[in-house]
Amino acid sequence: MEMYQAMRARFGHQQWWPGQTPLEVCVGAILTQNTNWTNVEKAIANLRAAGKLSIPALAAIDAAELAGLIKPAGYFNVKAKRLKNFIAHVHADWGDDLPGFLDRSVSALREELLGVNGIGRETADSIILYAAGKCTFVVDAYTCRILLRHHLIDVDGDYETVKELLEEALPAEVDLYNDFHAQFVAVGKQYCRPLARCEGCPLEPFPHDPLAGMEE
DNA sequence: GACCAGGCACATC
DNA sequence: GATGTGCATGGT
Repeated sequence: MEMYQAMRARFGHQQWWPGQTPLEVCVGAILTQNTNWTNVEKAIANLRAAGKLSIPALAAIDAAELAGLIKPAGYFNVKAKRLKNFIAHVHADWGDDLPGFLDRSVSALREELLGVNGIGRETADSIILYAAGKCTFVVDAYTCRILLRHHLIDVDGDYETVKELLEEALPAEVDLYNDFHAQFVAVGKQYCRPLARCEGCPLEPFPHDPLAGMEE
Protein backbone atom coordinates (compact mmCIF):
# COMPACT_ATOMS: atom_id res chain seq x y z
CA MET A 1 0.00 0.00 0.00
CA GLU A 2 2.85 2.37 0.70
CA MET A 3 3.99 1.81 -2.83
CA TYR A 4 0.56 2.55 -4.26
CA GLN A 5 0.21 5.68 -2.16
CA ALA A 6 3.61 6.97 -3.28
CA MET A 7 2.72 6.54 -6.92
CA ARG A 8 -0.82 7.82 -6.53
CA ALA A 9 0.44 10.94 -4.75
CA ARG A 10 2.74 11.65 -7.65
CA PHE A 11 0.56 10.78 -10.63
CA GLY A 12 -3.01 11.04 -9.37
CA HIS A 13 -5.74 8.54 -10.15
CA GLN A 14 -5.17 7.29 -13.68
CA GLN A 15 -8.83 6.73 -14.57
CA TRP A 16 -8.21 3.50 -16.47
CA TRP A 17 -9.13 1.76 -18.77
CA PRO A 18 -8.84 4.38 -21.53
CA GLY A 19 -11.73 2.89 -23.49
CA GLN A 20 -15.44 3.58 -23.36
CA THR A 21 -17.23 0.25 -23.65
CA PRO A 22 -16.49 -3.29 -22.46
CA LEU A 23 -16.00 -4.32 -26.08
CA GLU A 24 -13.50 -1.51 -26.61
CA VAL A 25 -11.61 -2.67 -23.54
CA CYS A 26 -11.44 -6.24 -24.85
CA VAL A 27 -10.33 -5.10 -28.29
CA GLY A 28 -7.77 -2.75 -26.78
CA ALA A 29 -6.43 -5.45 -24.46
CA ILE A 30 -5.67 -7.69 -27.42
CA LEU A 31 -4.32 -4.92 -29.64
CA THR A 32 -1.99 -3.51 -26.98
CA GLN A 33 0.00 -6.72 -26.64
CA ASN A 34 3.64 -5.59 -26.70
CA THR A 35 2.51 -2.37 -28.34
CA ASN A 36 2.38 1.32 -27.47
CA TRP A 37 -1.12 2.51 -26.58
CA THR A 38 -1.02 5.43 -29.03
CA ASN A 39 -0.75 2.93 -31.88
CA VAL A 40 -3.69 0.99 -30.47
CA GLU A 41 -5.80 4.16 -30.38
CA LYS A 42 -5.24 4.64 -34.10
CA ALA A 43 -6.32 1.08 -34.80
CA ILE A 44 -9.47 1.47 -32.68
CA ALA A 45 -10.25 4.77 -34.41
CA ASN A 46 -10.04 2.94 -37.75
CA LEU A 47 -12.42 0.27 -36.51
CA ARG A 48 -14.87 2.88 -35.29
CA ALA A 49 -14.70 4.88 -38.50
CA ALA A 50 -15.38 1.71 -40.47
CA GLY A 51 -18.36 0.87 -38.28
CA LYS A 52 -16.74 -2.37 -37.14
CA LEU A 53 -16.69 -1.76 -33.40
CA SER A 54 -19.41 -4.25 -32.56
CA ILE A 55 -19.48 -7.99 -32.05
CA PRO A 56 -21.64 -8.79 -35.08
CA ALA A 57 -19.47 -6.59 -37.32
CA LEU A 58 -16.25 -8.13 -36.02
CA ALA A 59 -17.70 -11.61 -36.33
CA ALA A 60 -18.61 -10.95 -39.96
CA ILE A 61 -15.52 -9.11 -41.14
CA ASP A 62 -12.89 -10.92 -43.17
CA ALA A 63 -9.59 -11.43 -41.29
CA ALA A 64 -7.57 -9.80 -44.06
CA GLU A 65 -9.80 -6.72 -44.05
CA LEU A 66 -9.59 -6.56 -40.26
CA ALA A 67 -5.80 -6.74 -40.47
CA GLY A 68 -5.83 -3.72 -42.77
CA LEU A 69 -7.87 -1.69 -40.28
CA ILE A 70 -5.70 -2.52 -37.28
CA LYS A 71 -2.40 -2.04 -39.11
CA PRO A 72 -1.17 0.83 -36.89
CA ALA A 73 -1.23 -1.49 -33.85
CA GLY A 74 1.50 -3.68 -35.33
CA TYR A 75 1.52 -7.50 -35.60
CA PHE A 76 -1.68 -6.91 -37.54
CA ASN A 77 -1.96 -10.38 -39.05
CA VAL A 78 -1.64 -12.25 -35.76
CA LYS A 79 -3.80 -9.75 -33.92
CA ALA A 80 -6.53 -9.98 -36.55
CA LYS A 81 -6.66 -13.74 -35.92
CA ARG A 82 -6.63 -13.26 -32.15
CA LEU A 83 -9.46 -10.75 -32.29
CA LYS A 84 -11.47 -13.06 -34.53
CA ASN A 85 -10.83 -15.96 -32.15
CA PHE A 86 -12.10 -13.97 -29.18
CA ILE A 87 -15.12 -12.56 -30.99
CA ALA A 88 -16.05 -15.95 -32.44
CA HIS A 89 -15.85 -17.49 -28.99
CA VAL A 90 -18.19 -14.89 -27.48
CA HIS A 91 -20.48 -14.69 -30.50
CA ALA A 92 -21.04 -18.45 -30.64
CA ASP A 93 -22.62 -18.63 -27.19
CA TRP A 94 -23.73 -15.11 -26.40
CA GLY A 95 -24.41 -13.38 -29.71
CA ASP A 96 -23.65 -9.72 -29.10
CA ASP A 97 -24.27 -9.97 -25.34
CA LEU A 98 -20.76 -9.28 -24.10
CA PRO A 99 -21.92 -8.32 -20.57
CA GLY A 100 -23.57 -11.75 -20.37
CA PHE A 101 -20.32 -13.42 -21.34
CA LEU A 102 -18.40 -11.40 -18.75
CA ASP A 103 -20.86 -12.01 -15.93
CA ARG A 104 -19.47 -15.04 -14.07
CA SER A 105 -16.88 -15.84 -11.42
CA VAL A 106 -13.32 -14.60 -11.90
CA SER A 107 -11.93 -18.14 -11.99
CA ALA A 108 -14.46 -19.39 -14.53
CA LEU A 109 -14.05 -16.34 -16.76
CA ARG A 110 -10.26 -16.49 -16.54
CA GLU A 111 -10.17 -20.15 -17.46
CA GLU A 112 -12.46 -19.57 -20.42
CA LEU A 113 -10.46 -16.57 -21.67
CA LEU A 114 -7.18 -18.47 -21.37
CA GLY A 115 -8.70 -21.16 -23.58
CA VAL A 116 -8.94 -18.69 -26.46
CA ASN A 117 -5.89 -18.80 -28.72
CA GLY A 118 -4.25 -15.39 -28.55
CA ILE A 119 -5.38 -14.53 -25.02
CA GLY A 120 -2.68 -15.07 -22.43
CA ARG A 121 -2.61 -14.23 -18.74
CA GLU A 122 -2.17 -10.48 -18.94
CA THR A 123 -4.80 -10.04 -21.64
CA ALA A 124 -7.24 -12.26 -19.75
CA ASP A 125 -6.69 -10.38 -16.49
CA SER A 126 -7.04 -7.02 -18.25
CA ILE A 127 -10.40 -8.09 -19.66
CA ILE A 128 -11.56 -9.41 -16.28
CA LEU A 129 -10.48 -6.31 -14.34
CA TYR A 130 -11.23 -3.54 -16.81
CA ALA A 131 -14.09 -4.93 -18.93
CA ALA A 132 -15.86 -7.17 -16.41
CA GLY A 133 -14.97 -4.99 -13.39
CA LYS A 134 -13.92 -7.97 -11.30
CA CYS A 135 -11.05 -8.32 -8.88
CA THR A 136 -7.92 -9.79 -10.45
CA PHE A 137 -4.47 -8.19 -10.47
CA VAL A 138 -2.98 -7.46 -13.88
CA VAL A 139 0.76 -8.13 -14.01
CA ASP A 140 2.76 -6.69 -16.88
CA ALA A 141 6.33 -6.00 -17.91
CA TYR A 142 6.45 -2.73 -15.93
CA THR A 143 5.08 -4.42 -12.81
CA CYS A 144 7.82 -7.03 -12.87
CA ARG A 145 10.52 -4.51 -13.72
CA ILE A 146 9.56 -2.21 -10.84
CA LEU A 147 9.17 -5.00 -8.28
CA LEU A 148 12.42 -6.54 -9.44
CA ARG A 149 14.24 -3.26 -9.06
CA HIS A 150 12.93 -2.98 -5.53
CA HIS A 151 13.91 -6.54 -4.67
CA LEU A 152 10.33 -7.53 -3.95
CA ILE A 153 10.58 -10.37 -6.45
CA ASP A 154 13.50 -12.11 -8.08
CA VAL A 155 14.23 -12.70 -11.74
CA ASP A 156 12.66 -16.13 -11.93
CA GLY A 157 9.34 -15.06 -10.40
CA ASP A 158 6.70 -16.00 -12.96
CA TYR A 159 3.37 -14.32 -13.71
CA GLU A 160 1.25 -16.25 -11.23
CA THR A 161 3.81 -15.82 -8.44
CA VAL A 162 3.89 -12.04 -8.86
CA LYS A 163 0.10 -11.89 -9.09
CA GLU A 164 -0.31 -13.88 -5.88
CA LEU A 165 2.25 -11.75 -4.06
CA LEU A 166 0.31 -8.59 -4.88
CA GLU A 167 -3.11 -10.05 -4.21
CA GLU A 168 -2.00 -11.32 -0.82
CA ALA A 169 -0.50 -7.97 0.11
CA LEU A 170 -3.58 -5.94 -0.83
CA PRO A 171 -7.24 -5.71 0.11
CA ALA A 172 -9.32 -7.19 -2.73
CA GLU A 173 -10.87 -4.00 -4.07
CA VAL A 174 -11.58 -3.50 -7.74
CA ASP A 175 -10.69 0.19 -7.83
CA LEU A 176 -7.41 -0.42 -6.00
CA TYR A 177 -6.39 -3.18 -8.41
CA ASN A 178 -7.53 -1.05 -11.31
CA ASP A 179 -5.50 2.01 -10.42
CA PHE A 180 -2.50 0.16 -8.97
CA HIS A 181 -1.80 -1.48 -12.30
CA ALA A 182 -2.30 1.86 -14.05
CA GLN A 183 0.17 3.46 -11.64
CA PHE A 184 2.74 0.78 -12.40
CA VAL A 185 2.42 1.64 -16.08
CA ALA A 186 2.66 5.38 -15.41
CA VAL A 187 5.78 5.00 -13.26
CA GLY A 188 7.28 2.39 -15.56
CA LYS A 189 6.90 4.50 -18.69
CA GLN A 190 8.74 7.36 -17.09
CA TYR A 191 11.29 5.71 -14.84
CA CYS A 192 11.58 2.02 -15.44
CA ARG A 193 12.33 1.47 -19.10
CA PRO A 194 14.97 -1.20 -19.68
CA LEU A 195 17.90 1.19 -20.10
CA ALA A 196 16.55 4.05 -18.00
CA ARG A 197 17.68 5.25 -14.59
CA CYS A 198 15.31 5.98 -11.73
CA GLU A 199 16.22 9.54 -10.72
CA GLY A 200 13.14 11.34 -9.50
CA CYS A 201 11.04 8.19 -9.38
CA PRO A 202 8.38 8.46 -6.67
CA LEU A 203 9.40 4.99 -5.51
CA GLU A 204 13.07 5.87 -5.23
CA PRO A 205 13.41 5.64 -1.44
CA PHE A 206 11.28 2.54 -1.23
CA PRO A 207 12.43 0.19 0.19
CA HIS A 208 16.06 -0.15 -0.97
CA ASP A 209 18.49 1.50 -3.33
CA PRO A 210 16.51 1.59 -6.58
CA LEU A 211 19.63 1.23 -8.68
CA ALA A 212 20.81 -1.89 -6.91
CA GLY A 213 20.36 -5.02 -8.91
CA MET A 214 20.03 -3.20 -12.19
CA GLU A 215 21.71 -4.81 -15.11
CA GLU A 216 23.96 -2.61 -17.17
C1' DG B 1 19.41 4.64 -36.82
C1' DA B 2 18.81 2.41 -32.54
C1' DC B 3 15.58 1.48 -28.95
C1' DC B 4 11.16 0.65 -27.12
C1' DA B 5 6.12 -0.51 -26.62
C1' DG B 6 0.50 -2.28 -21.13
C1' DG B 7 2.39 -10.40 -25.14
C1' DC B 8 1.54 -14.64 -27.08
C1' DA B 9 2.04 -19.03 -29.47
C1' DC B 10 4.88 -22.23 -31.30
C1' DA B 11 9.24 -24.86 -32.35
C1' DT B 12 13.02 -26.92 -30.50
C1' DC B 13 16.12 -28.72 -27.23
C1' DG C 1 9.92 -27.17 -18.63
C1' DA C 2 13.06 -23.79 -20.10
C1' DT C 3 14.69 -21.06 -23.81
C1' DG C 4 14.52 -18.81 -28.46
C1' DT C 5 12.00 -16.76 -32.24
C1' DG C 6 8.46 -14.52 -35.27
C1' DC C 7 5.20 -11.13 -35.41
C1' DA C 8 5.29 -5.10 -37.34
C1' DT C 9 3.97 -0.29 -36.68
C1' DG C 10 5.12 4.33 -34.98
C1' DG C 11 7.21 7.56 -31.45
C1' DT C 12 11.44 9.24 -29.12
